[in-house]
Amino acid sequence: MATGRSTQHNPNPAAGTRRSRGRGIPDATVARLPLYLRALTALSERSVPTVSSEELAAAAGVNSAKLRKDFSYLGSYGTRGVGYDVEYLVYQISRELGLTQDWPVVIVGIGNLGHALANYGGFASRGFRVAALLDADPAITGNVVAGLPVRHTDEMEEIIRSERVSIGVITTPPGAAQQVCDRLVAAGVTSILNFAPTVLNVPDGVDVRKVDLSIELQILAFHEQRKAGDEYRDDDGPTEADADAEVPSAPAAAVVSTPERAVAPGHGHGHEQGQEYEEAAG
Amino acid sequence: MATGRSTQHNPNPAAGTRRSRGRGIPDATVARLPLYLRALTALSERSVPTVSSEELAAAAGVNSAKLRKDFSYLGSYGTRGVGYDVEYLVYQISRELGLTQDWPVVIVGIGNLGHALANYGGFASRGFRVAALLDADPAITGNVVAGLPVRHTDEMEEIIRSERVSIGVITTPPGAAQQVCDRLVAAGVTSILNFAPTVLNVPDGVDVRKVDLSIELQILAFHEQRKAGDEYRDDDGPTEADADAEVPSAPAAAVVSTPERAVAPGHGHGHEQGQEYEEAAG
DNA sequence: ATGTCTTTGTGAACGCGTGCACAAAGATGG
DNA sequence: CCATCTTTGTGCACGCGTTCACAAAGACAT
Repeated sequence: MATGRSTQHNPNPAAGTRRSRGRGIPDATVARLPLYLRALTALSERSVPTVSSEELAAAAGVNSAKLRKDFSYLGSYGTRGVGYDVEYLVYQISRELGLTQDWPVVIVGIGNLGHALANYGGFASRGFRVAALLDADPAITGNVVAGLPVRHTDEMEEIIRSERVSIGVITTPPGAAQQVCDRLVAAGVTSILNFAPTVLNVPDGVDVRKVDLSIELQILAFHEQRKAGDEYRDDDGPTEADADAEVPSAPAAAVVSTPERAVAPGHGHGHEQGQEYEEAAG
Repeated sequence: MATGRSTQHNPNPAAGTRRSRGRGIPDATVARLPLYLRALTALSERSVPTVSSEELAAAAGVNSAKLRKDFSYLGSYGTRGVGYDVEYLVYQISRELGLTQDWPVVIVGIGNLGHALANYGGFASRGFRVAALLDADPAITGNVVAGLPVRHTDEMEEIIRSERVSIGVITTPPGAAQQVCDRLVAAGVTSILNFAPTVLNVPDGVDVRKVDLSIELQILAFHEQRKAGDEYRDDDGPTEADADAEVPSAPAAAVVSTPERAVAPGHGHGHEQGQEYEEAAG
């Protein structure tokens, strides 16, 4: 998933030393801990005292062996023959994720998405406190969103320092993202959640996670196309059967159903749809 | 990423056969294609004719060797000594992702997030057409959002069939997500983008990708905590013993219940804090 | 206590993804 | 045409993540 890897994604080693030494928890495991926590919280609310790896895995949508291995990185919190104590595990995972402390965050860019995030209950319920909403547009500043006044980005540095904000959320249009990012980092933010469809450059020691709504849809479209193509494919015919066996010879092998206009002819932008790719946001 | 995301994510094997046969493109590569496409589109708009793997990799935020390997799965579209033809590559990637065709989507749950997505420019600009906005709340249906009327979920099946919708986006509260999912699938949807913090159960052949905003923040919090704790240079300690590694930070007030039973046998230290987690959702 | 049953925790094998490093391919200049 | 330079395409090795399968550990009944 998300990514992310990201996907598990662009986790720069940060701080040099490999996280393998000591009590390093694999990134893939860390990414799943919130899933377990959510499932455990639901069990806790139903006053379920203990849960087996099999049950919890099903609730979290993962393999039970994977779940047990994940938990083994945290320590041995289970009881053989019984399972895991729900409340205890909730606490341990919360602590491991750092959710037992308060994390003030700022959201920059109060457009549609920023507005939605400000109202998102999933933040406040997990120790994340919205310290401020920021926007550069004077037409927006002053408005009250989710009970908070939208403040001007001029106040960014002051707010970050006084509130000791270390996490920033960027929901600005892509053109403004890098600049906002730079200011956040300069003011002391060391973790950024980026919703703008842009690659952010940050110094070492700063973590960036990105969420791109359109990328997820594009990945779905790929699989969807592949599914549809299993029935009948108007373009792209030759495949299967041969790919693994012999490829090396003809370079054209991969260019199977190349459209008439092979190489970027004088056709302006080569999209059938006539759709212009624009980085609109907000 | 996660996603990675993916997330890295939760790529359920789906459809039995491994995608490795034939012209299978690795999942990790598919997840990056949209990134390349975005960077290429930007170059295209600046009328840049060709680009080297090094340049494009920098623009996309990845390693150049990785980029070349990714492209090698699509075929040999580059020219040695020169680089890649921008327009041609834009077309090839678009085609591979299935973006050269029209993808009608429905968005179910027009709360804050659904509202934001309906207005999100990144969808329409890539071949995704919002066929309908749906909500179960009579107070919301009828409203016009992003130029489209919000229709009642009673019309879901009809719309999906008549518009041939195969992709659905769920932005409902978690309690309604599974039910909505079931109806979507029954009506013919085979790809789902789920924003509700719930594990969706779907039959084989249906792809689900999830985006959980709070999970991303929790992952950031983990790394942030680790950064703060690095001052201690804590070296391995097989387990417990360091449970209350209090970080020198602001007094976090979020402290509630202390379930007594929580202490599992064999673990000497208790936990002094507990936090109530609720699945609130916009 | 002892035996049986359940479930954890983990060693080991495997597969995927990543990145290095280099040969091949083509451009370019003389 | 030959030499040189640039950049692609990829073989290979390595490390991470996943999964299997099973021994160890504890609960529970007798």
